[in-house]
Amino acid sequence: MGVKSEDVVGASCFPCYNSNVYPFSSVFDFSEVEKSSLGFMELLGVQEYTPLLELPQLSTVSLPLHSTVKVESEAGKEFSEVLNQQPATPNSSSISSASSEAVNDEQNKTLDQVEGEEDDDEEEEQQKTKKQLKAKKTNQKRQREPRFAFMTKSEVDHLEDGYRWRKYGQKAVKNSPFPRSYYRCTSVSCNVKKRVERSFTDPSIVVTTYEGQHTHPSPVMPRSGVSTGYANNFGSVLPPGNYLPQFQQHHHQQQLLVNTLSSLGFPYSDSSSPKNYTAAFTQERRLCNPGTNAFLRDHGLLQDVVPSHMLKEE
DNA sequence: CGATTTTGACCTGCGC
DNA sequence: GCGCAGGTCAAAATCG
Repeated sequence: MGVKSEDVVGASCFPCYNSNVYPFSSVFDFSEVEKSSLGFMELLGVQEYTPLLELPQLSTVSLPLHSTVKVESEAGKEFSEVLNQQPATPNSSSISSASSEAVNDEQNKTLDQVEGEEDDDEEEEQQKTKKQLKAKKTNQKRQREPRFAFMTKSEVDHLEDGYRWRKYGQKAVKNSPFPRSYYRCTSVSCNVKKRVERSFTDPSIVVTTYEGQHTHPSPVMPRSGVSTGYANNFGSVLPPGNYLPQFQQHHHQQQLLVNTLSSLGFPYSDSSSPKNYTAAFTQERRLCNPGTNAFLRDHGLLQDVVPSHMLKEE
């Protein structure tokens, strides 16, 4: 009930995302998502969307095809897992239930104090602190928050998404010449993280993975007249936890691929290759129904902005 | 001078 | 159990 309208809402609110998400329908049986597209957006952590979206130069990107079907199926599996967590009710945020687990992350800190055995020397003190760090992690059994990744065609690694991030690490990625950067939201008590890495199959593609939900509004949030209209769609209903990136790429053409991944068994980490994304990306593109493909071809930019099902209606 | 980035070390989880 | 890869920490360096 009311799902239908919200479907439209979701579509209109996320022109960019939807345009790229939508092709998943062919891969992931998106019918469920489509029925409650808002749910999907919630899955992404979208609570309130202020479209700073200024994507002046969106263009279709043809990526090299990789026939990594396995990846695709894995991604599909992961995706369906996420879907399964989703209640049918659009307003109930399944993601919040998942993220509530993440709150344990903070709470578990108390547990590590128990770990402290009597220590005297300074060295032991230091060791103790390290042990505490360790305990902090071991006790929580590494419960991961829902994550979602998307690809962005961009020249810059760190995309401006309206939030302030502090880089806390960087690691070389196996099978990739490009390092992966780890960012954390600078807001206190907001433990949203994101990882940014470049696809080594296509260096022009940046893979960004978000984890967690923001517990605060975007610090960089110019409320344009346009945005208020969109905000009405979400703002009143949803709690302040918006964290879908609000891309404000002014100088870089980009293309997004929203790829939802569950917190558990996230294939991304174990397969460890950005090519998975590229593969998934190309797959989902390829798997678009042929008729649409021809259409996309013609509509280049439009295709990225308008969900295909909307286009069909026209 | 405070905030952020860099970077090496350390820890954890997982596959073999 | 071991090794590897991912993820995180924190001191030092850098930036604004």
